[in-house]
Amino acid sequence: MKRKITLKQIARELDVSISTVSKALRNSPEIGEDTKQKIQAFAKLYNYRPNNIALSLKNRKTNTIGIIIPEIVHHFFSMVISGVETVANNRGYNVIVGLSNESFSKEVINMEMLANGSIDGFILSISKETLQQQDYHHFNETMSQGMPIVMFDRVVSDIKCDKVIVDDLNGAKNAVEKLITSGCKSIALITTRDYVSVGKLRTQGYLDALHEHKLLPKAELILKVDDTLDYEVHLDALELEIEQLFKSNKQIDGVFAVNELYALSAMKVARKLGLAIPKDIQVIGFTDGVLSKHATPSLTTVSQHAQQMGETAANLLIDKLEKEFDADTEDEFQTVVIATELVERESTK
Amino acid sequence: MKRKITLKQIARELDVSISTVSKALRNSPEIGEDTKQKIQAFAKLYNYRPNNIALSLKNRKTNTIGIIIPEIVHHFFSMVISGVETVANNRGYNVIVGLSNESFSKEVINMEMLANGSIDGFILSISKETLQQQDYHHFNETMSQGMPIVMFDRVVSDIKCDKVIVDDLNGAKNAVEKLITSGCKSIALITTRDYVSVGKLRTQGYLDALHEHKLLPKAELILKVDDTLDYEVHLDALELEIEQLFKSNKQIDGVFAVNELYALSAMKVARKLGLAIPKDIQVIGFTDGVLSKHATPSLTTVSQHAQQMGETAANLLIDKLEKEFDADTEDEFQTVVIATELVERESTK
DNA sequence: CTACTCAACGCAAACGTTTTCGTGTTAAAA
DNA sequence: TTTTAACACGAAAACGTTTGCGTTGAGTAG
Repeated sequence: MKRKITLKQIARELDVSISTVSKALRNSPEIGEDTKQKIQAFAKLYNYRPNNIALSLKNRKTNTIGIIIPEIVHHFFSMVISGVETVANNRGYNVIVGLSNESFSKEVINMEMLANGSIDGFILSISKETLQQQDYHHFNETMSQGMPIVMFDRVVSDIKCDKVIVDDLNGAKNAVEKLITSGCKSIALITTRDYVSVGKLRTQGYLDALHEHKLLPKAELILKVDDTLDYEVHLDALELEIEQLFKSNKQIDGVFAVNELYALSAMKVARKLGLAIPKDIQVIGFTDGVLSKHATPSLTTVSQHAQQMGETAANLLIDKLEKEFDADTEDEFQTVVIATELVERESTK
Repeated sequence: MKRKITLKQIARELDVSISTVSKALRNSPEIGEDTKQKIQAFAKLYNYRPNNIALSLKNRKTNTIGIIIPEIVHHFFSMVISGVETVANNRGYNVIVGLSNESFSKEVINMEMLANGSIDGFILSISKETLQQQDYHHFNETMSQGMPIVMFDRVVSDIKCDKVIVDDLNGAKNAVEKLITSGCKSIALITTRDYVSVGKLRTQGYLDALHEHKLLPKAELILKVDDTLDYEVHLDALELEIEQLFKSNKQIDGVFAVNELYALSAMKVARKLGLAIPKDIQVIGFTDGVLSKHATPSLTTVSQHAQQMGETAANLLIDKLEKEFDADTEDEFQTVVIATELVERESTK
């Protein structure tokens, strides 16, 4: 088991200096043709590659970006990573991932672990717990040490940094308008509590659409689910709530849900109650994931273009990393809004 | 925007030597109590953290592991990453991910990008293209340079390294046996071409189960899907094939599919043909993902315990990394087999 | 008064690069 | 023949750590 070969070893072997080897391999005109040939041949033979760590130390640049997300077993977030990875790789960067598991402390630990020289910048989406506690000191500390941050999806206006968000409000509004123009008169909303900004915005979009079409919002049609429970395991509880909603509001002929799972549960309950989809009741969800596509009937959704979000975030970050060098025109942050798209499938007319 | 503070800066500021600072911060008895206090206080004030890159270079150890997978927008693989991440974090390691997108060249590029000092070891699952071409030189080269590799799920016996696999054969066998004991007489198999080892093993399990129960395997009941096409986009083609299968073999009363998507498609086609599930036809899939759980009817599947696979792989790798140090008892590789579990849901009796 | 022992600290090497600035040799110009 | 310039290469610093060992000074024993 031989270790990787270094400049020093090549130098010793060929009886030249380390600097000569380095220059020869970088094709410097300083080195004579024959020595160059000899060294390059030797290096190729032994498959020499410069040690990345040494380069990082010398250049004070790791060419690695860190991405911190609440969870990875999740269609949306894995799509974002995929986008980040693609762009990062194309531009010569590696991606190191950290999972916060929606926990504040894990988010902090993860960031500290990476902020000590391991990466050049962060891409992240804030954990639920952090959003609840509204404690953002770790973000500000990181940035004050010269490490740029790009936030996506779950952002917060208190923090000055680049952001990539989806147009939650208009996405929701369009979806509800689609329901209205498809003939729905009584549209229910299944959403989460308000501390996650995206939930709030989607609710607002729902209200806006109703308002513009002279429909009166009714509190009893809005189901606010407590999403601190993990509904992947407590599905029945969720379905029970929805069943209550449907039973006490028989006039409901449309449902807008702020995520896939809620929408699917709504369809399931509807079917159980003997309601045909989309004839009796139409359903639209947010987040265009694998569930929507393969459900029966397949679910009309608001697509967030997650992959594109990841790509945009990565480009934003790398642009900043590579520009920062010459210009010192800092503190100009942009917020990119990714348009949503209504993907129509079988759950709407 | 201040840079991160270094030992040198502290030393200059406090008018001591760099080594004194270093020792004081590591609480060396060599340093006098009062100087220690002073230095530690100063360091805490400025939030000093040792630069990871410098440590990596000095210790020739990055405390980072690389994981290379075919795709990340995939329930199974993201579960594995999740497991790897958890263990890695607990043991003080970071995780850097690379995506091969099922491409041989991207796999090679990714590995070369990371093998030059960025990481201490690999966890990976081989891409389809690599499996087809059977070109494994990059794995062997990497290992010959002293970088350990742990493979999971998609492995190949030609390569000597630690492996974590699921018990595909028995998983499939148990599933088919379940169908048999539930009354199925004519069981179809929907699988992939054989070059992916797991497909082959699952097919073998199917055959074994039939054999043990004195059922004759019939070639016309085995559908080998060409999975070089991306069936996420060519779903209709897949469904067409399945429909042909069902129509020309009306006696089929059970289906075993080697993944979720095939199973779901089978259910969809069955419903279209007016077959009730599980009354007329029972279905079992492999891979316990989100689709199986939320399908209607929900799908009985063979769970692979992906998270546990990731955890096992990470522990295996880190064990090797940390043992290698004292003992030089190398070339003893183990293969851990993760047992499968049949998760019974509504698609079987 | 000398010699010796500690305590407390600094020096320097090492990890693997890149790059600036010499320095020596040779050949061409004066 | 002397000056000069081009050429080919080496020495050393720097990135930020850790650590073995050397050095200093004071105090103590002889």
